[in-house]
Amino acid sequence: MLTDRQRMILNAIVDDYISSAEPVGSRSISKRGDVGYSPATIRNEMADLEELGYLEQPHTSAGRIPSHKGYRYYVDHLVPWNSAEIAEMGTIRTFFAEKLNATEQVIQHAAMILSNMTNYTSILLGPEVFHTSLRHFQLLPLDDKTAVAIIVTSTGQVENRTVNIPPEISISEIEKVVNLLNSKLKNVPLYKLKTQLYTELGQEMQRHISHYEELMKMLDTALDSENEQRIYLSGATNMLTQPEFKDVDKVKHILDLLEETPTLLKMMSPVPGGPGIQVRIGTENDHEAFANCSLITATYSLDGQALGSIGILGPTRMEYARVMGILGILSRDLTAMLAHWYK
Amino acid sequence: MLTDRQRMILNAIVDDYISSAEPVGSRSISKRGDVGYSPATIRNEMADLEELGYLEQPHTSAGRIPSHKGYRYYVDHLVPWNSAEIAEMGTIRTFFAEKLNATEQVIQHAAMILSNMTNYTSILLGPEVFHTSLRHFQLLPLDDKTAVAIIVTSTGQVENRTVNIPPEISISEIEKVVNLLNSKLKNVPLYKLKTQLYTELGQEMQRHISHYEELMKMLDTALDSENEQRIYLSGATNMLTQPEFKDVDKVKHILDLLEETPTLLKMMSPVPGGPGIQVRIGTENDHEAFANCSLITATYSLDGQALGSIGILGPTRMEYARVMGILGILSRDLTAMLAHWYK
DNA sequence: GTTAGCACTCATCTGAGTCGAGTGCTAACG
DNA sequence: CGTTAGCACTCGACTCAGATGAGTGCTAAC
Repeated sequence: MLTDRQRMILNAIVDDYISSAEPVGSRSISKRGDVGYSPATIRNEMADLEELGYLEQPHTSAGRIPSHKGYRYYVDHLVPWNSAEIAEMGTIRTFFAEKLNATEQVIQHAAMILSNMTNYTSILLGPEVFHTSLRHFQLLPLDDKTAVAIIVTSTGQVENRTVNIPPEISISEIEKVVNLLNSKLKNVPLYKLKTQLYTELGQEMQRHISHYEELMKMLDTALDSENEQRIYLSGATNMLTQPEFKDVDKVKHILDLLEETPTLLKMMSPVPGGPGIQVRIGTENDHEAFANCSLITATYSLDGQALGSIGILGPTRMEYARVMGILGILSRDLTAMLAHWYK
Repeated sequence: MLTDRQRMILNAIVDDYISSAEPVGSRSISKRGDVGYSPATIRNEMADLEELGYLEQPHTSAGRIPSHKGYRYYVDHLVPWNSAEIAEMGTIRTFFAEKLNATEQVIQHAAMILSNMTNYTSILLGPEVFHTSLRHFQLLPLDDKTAVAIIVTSTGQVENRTVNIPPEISISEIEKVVNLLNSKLKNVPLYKLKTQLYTELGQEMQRHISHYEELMKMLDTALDSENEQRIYLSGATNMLTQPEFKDVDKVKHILDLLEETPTLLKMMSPVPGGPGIQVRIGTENDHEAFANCSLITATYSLDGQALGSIGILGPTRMEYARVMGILGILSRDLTAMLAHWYK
């Protein structure tokens, strides 16, 4: 669709604009060593590229900036893959050399590393509990009215929540039920837990246990795995350093969105079967506030099952090549590490 | 030290400036219904107040703004206490009416309520685990090399961490030790846990258990209660709406500090024996970035022991009366609620 | 002690003028 | 025919002078 020369010029413009944040003119492109054409020729091509929708002009007599379509083309066809990878390997690998033993810590730390390395905002989605299975369930009375329910998953994650004990039920009965649950529901995936509770155990419990109703109600809240995924943000303020967000009002909307966990969850939830690294440019994000932002995401997984995702949010004028390289490495390494832990 | 009239004028100026964010002139003070003096008189008094250090002039021929000393005087002597309390009671009480059963949820929710009500940034320090005692300890093997250590405190908080199992130690030995720990260390305050482990159990274990060294090392990391207090932030972006922070660079420094958990911990850690509500104005905060901010904090407690604190960060030009009122009520109610839960 | 009057200060706003980067178009060149 | 030089034109960004007005300090009168 595009000629070689057009591709070359588009590439040059995007590169220039990424590093300068200013509309780039024909002369500055022409002056680059690798471009053997005069400004006039570049201008002609630029006019064509604009007509095709790859470039935009803020106003007549300003240089050109890439349009969303231009960025898209750049990301899909022009990003120099290999070169970027190697440069950052060192930093990432030393990160994994530090011994961290809790998954949560790793994710949190990774978020920081990412935002520091890129100077953008990193958004990490903690491992999803949903698809892991039950390792151990426990109900620990605190006083005569409340108890802590503890769920340990096969990946070693611990969920806990406080529940009220119905006054009619005795401690010994609770113990009986908990033992029953542990023997019958062990290794059942969390998302099947509740249905299995009713189908497999319902009858048996109804026979042996008094106050079936109240007990079930309590277990229901106790096992409510809530599917709560943790979101880790880091470097949100890096947004403020980008010249395109020097206007406080615009950045306010962005940062406000970043405080809304549900929005982030939705944005970051892994697309099943999607490619390894996803790039959403400008309006491809659902939120108007992100019209001038790009979100690059990758997923990490265990046993081929996507567990969570890591992402970088920055201006549309973003160092795509570098960020995509870094995310690629980090997601692969995270996946490898998880596989090693929970083989 | 100040005459009644000076106090009245200082009060009027602070009030005006709080709501307008612009230097206030003599005429606008004079026009207020409750002030019966001409602009010229006000001017004379203002000149005196400036000389005393309570007011400042951004430049000649601008109105006056309160100095830090002025705010301090206002907070210490002029804040209209009672009036503020009643207005907000409704909202806060309905917050407590919602049934939330996990402490963490309550704190997080409270942070949101606070920032929404005040339009400032709220910083909450989660309940300190440090002074609570051990209710239950458990070591749950995940595979042959790793286990999850779970600590349940007397207040129902659950801490967990992953540990490596030394290869020399058998499962049955671990069970023995855990049982021993539960019987001997129950109700021991967390901060005494490690010392008691060595003094009370050291000998006994050394006798019964092989591989004492490795085992102790594992328990040491397992019981490392780490004293990790959770910080909850909400409404950080409200800073951006304040006219004094329309400059991106200034606000960047502030938001950067807000991302540093250790800094926040230090700022928010309760002053033992301090008064119920603390106000730190401008440079009274240790960090230069907060020179134009005020931090108002209150603590909540259990059994007279300060557990955590709640705070509001805003510009020095802050609605002190309202915020102090709200914090006062909320901290009292949190304290009451905790007392009710863990009587 | 209080107030009116007045000269003075100084940040902010406005509009005109200048500058320069960059364009589009036309014509000439190889 | 593709490429390039030349030139008029556009338009945001910057600068500077003048106008505006809110607010002060001081003095003198009430």
